[in-house]
Amino acid sequence: MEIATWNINGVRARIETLIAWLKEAGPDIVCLQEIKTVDEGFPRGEIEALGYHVATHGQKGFNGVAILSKTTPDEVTNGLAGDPEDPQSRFLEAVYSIEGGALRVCALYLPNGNPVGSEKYPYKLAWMERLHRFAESRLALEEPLILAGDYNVIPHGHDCWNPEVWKDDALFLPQTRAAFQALEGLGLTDAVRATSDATGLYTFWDYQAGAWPKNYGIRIDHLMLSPEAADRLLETRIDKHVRGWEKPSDHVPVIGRFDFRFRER
DNA sequence: ATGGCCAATATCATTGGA
Repeated sequence: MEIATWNINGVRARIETLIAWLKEAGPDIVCLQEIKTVDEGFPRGEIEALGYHVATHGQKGFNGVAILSKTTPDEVTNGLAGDPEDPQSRFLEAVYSIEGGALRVCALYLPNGNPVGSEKYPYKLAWMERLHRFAESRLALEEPLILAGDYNVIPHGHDCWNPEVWKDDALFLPQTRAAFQALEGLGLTDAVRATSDATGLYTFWDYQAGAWPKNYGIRIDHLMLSPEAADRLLETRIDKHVRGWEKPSDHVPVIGRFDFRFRER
């Protein structure tokens, strides 16, 4: 089974690109971020026509996440616990029946946090703390869990083309990386890093300043796995070629292949 | 960080993104 995360940067503007990739890759579950639409605006029909169930947690204009899956989830929960007043749609959780038990998949869009001097950076750190507590509670279930999303975190210097440029950025500040490492400390595994030590593994290239042709990328989209999911991880890949398509998102899909099978219903 | 970006809004400019 293949499970992917992709910041689509506007699902309505990107529907042709999304369909082309779904047809090419045929993933079983896809976590989307920055759908930039309310639930009613999601181009649901086109995706359902390809055989996917669509779960959305949208928002007008910005943010918004969705989970596409080749089977219907048993349970879907909107929003990240820890702050019922948070108006931003950045988290969606789905539970699936697989052979041998349950598979829990979360689509998350972690706040960017720039500019660092603004209220946005404390919001990012507080959100990471909420994610930490959520992960802790779910890890206690000792089930396969995949926290898939745009983390807006460059974990290490070799996850970008030039760490010097990013040193004061909310994506790379020591405090940001420490919060990410604390997630790993809980027992979550960074799937791409678990399967490759290579440098130059990027998932985002800015639209500006020729970042794509110059390969000035960063790795900020991650599949974080509970031990029960990491045990079943077979391989990962980053569909970098999608960044070169017509009307690309500035992010590309990150895919994990797992030894899971949906339970027949 | 930036060589000249991109999406959404009810827009002809601003905001947010990374």
